[in-house]
Amino acid sequence: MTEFKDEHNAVIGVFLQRLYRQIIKLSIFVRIFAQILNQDKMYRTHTCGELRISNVNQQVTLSGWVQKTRNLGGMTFVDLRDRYGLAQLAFNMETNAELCGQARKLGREFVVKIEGSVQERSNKNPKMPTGDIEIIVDEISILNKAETPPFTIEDDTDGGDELRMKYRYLDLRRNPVRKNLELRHKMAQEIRSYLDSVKFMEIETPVLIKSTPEGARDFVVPSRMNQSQFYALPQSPQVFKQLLMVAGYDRYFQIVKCFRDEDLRADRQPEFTQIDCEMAFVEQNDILNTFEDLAKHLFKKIMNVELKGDFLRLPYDEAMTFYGSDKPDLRFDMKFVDITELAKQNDFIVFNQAQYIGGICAEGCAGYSRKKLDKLTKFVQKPQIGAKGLVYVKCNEDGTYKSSIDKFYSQEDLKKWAGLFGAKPGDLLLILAGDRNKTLTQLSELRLEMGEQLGLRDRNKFTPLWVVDFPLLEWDEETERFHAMHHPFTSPKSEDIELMDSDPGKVRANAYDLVINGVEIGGGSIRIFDKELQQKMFKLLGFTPEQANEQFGFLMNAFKYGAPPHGGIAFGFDRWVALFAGIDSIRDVIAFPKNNSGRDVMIDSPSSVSKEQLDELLLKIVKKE
RNA sequence: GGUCUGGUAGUUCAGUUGGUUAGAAUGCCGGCCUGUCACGCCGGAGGUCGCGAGUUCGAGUCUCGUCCAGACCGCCA
Repeated sequence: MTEFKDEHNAVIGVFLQRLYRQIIKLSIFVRIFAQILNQDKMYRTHTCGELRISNVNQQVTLSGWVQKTRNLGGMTFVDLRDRYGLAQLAFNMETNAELCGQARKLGREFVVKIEGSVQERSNKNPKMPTGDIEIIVDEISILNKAETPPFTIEDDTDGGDELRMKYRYLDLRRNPVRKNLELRHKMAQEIRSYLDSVKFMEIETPVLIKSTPEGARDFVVPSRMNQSQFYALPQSPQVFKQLLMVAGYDRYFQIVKCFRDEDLRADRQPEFTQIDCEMAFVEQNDILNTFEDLAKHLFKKIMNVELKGDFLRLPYDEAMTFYGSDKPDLRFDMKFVDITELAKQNDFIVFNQAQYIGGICAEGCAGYSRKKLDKLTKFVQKPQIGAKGLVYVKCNEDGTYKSSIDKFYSQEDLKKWAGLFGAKPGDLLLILAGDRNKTLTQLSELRLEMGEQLGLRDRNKFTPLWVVDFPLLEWDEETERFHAMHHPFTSPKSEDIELMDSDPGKVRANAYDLVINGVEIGGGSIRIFDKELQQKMFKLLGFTPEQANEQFGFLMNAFKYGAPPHGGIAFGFDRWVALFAGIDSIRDVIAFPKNNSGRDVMIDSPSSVSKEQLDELLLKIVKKE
């Protein structure tokens, strides 16, 4: 019995001991947890942008950057900033001279923590969200001093682009830049949640891949473990997403960095972000409908713009004929009118010898002065555009016509032209002539310029369209062979397949672009999923079977094992964000962009590497002659 | 690879046919100021005129070269 009792007691003892240990452990956890909580409260109870009149009399702790101090002698005001907004701190010489003195010494961009109470302002500032209140400060601690920044951290900064890029971390503190990044974040979130809701899976694909000669120049990365061999950074995850289709992941997407080693532009960075998508068991219409819905969803959710009806689907041929561009800005009409037949029958040698004569009708511009017309002529004569000259026809209010080539054409002739344009009295016809393709491109520039001058390119108006039926191939004069216009995996239209042998240039592809306001936002195609057809395509592009096998053998192999019909699209995420932000340069929607020469001036890259690094890679730098 | 534009104070810019000590605004420093919020007022400091040649009695200004930045053409399947 005693034995049992002792045993019983021992069990209880052990139990108590264990319980005690557990309680100790728990209390340590609680203490740490409380500390974490307190730590959080230690620096701030609120953010600078959130306090309102309803917070009056609350004791608060705020941390942030000093935006500005205003020293009025007896009083001092300090604007404290974080990414949520500004709060005004108030200091009074009478109530606390020492504290007020401290506040006066705060420099711009000092990081400070303050404690104080929220009070209603006697002088409210309706321009600020927090303009009804201010903080009467009890205590300041300087968490970190700051050197005077090289430019002002304000919406309208005095800093130029170069300086802002060098100190991008300061530039990012500014509202306009922050707003762009917030927009970017919201769009990415919305895209993910929308695509997820329609069963798309985000799958990551590798960044160190294989170089291929097609398309843009690759960024190349030397491999140490595989001497004298190189990876390439992906220009897009193209082949991987097709392999994912073979693998049965029938709806894939990825918001992913892509790399192209080509010269930069305002809308082109060497590393940029795509919304890369691919679907299996679809034809062109399925893709267009799916992503038209995504586009509409984004417009609604992000911009609060309701896009009514289906997007226009404009064949490439028509886009070129009527707008001279595969990415026409359809916020305004101003279609090209071809007057070759009518205008050719004459002595005017420029028109006589032209392959194409056509123009646009600028409504209500008949009153343009000589000076303005000369300026337009200079515009089309710029080397980048390259027109020889510009012919105008003013459709006067009195029904007469005034043209730069009156000598050659009668009023009757000009009237006929105006008829073709559907011009009304008061309108101005602007006409270019020459080689068909070149003239169409030049007219396109002129059309955009006129749209700009007439204020028809409103940033708050959005006119999306699909450009469809792109040519499969493009003849390259330099290499004297066909190039894939989209990429080598794009399928030809089934009704055009027979042309692949007879007239490859005429073959149309199941390829499409999404164009909004003259910006190419995205593009894609239905892919070839038949091994034979793919090989035929490689042959057309001038690959020997060996080359094709070496570069894309893995894809051909995969196609042997049951590839489903598939297709996809990729959107330029940076461009889309810039479009929504109403700006032209994608640099402003990228946190750390590269400059015109592909340099990051903040971290100063690219840079040279050590001799050891080169040796390890068996690389040697040879100076260019 | 090419065309164009620009480089002057910490910053944004002005600077006349080549001519005395290179200016303004803003920022910075100091002083004054009790309701500012683009605070105001007074004062001060601050310059390798991108760099290198050349022309000239004399160059921020003219010429050539070069570097840097931006826009565009080529390039960007």
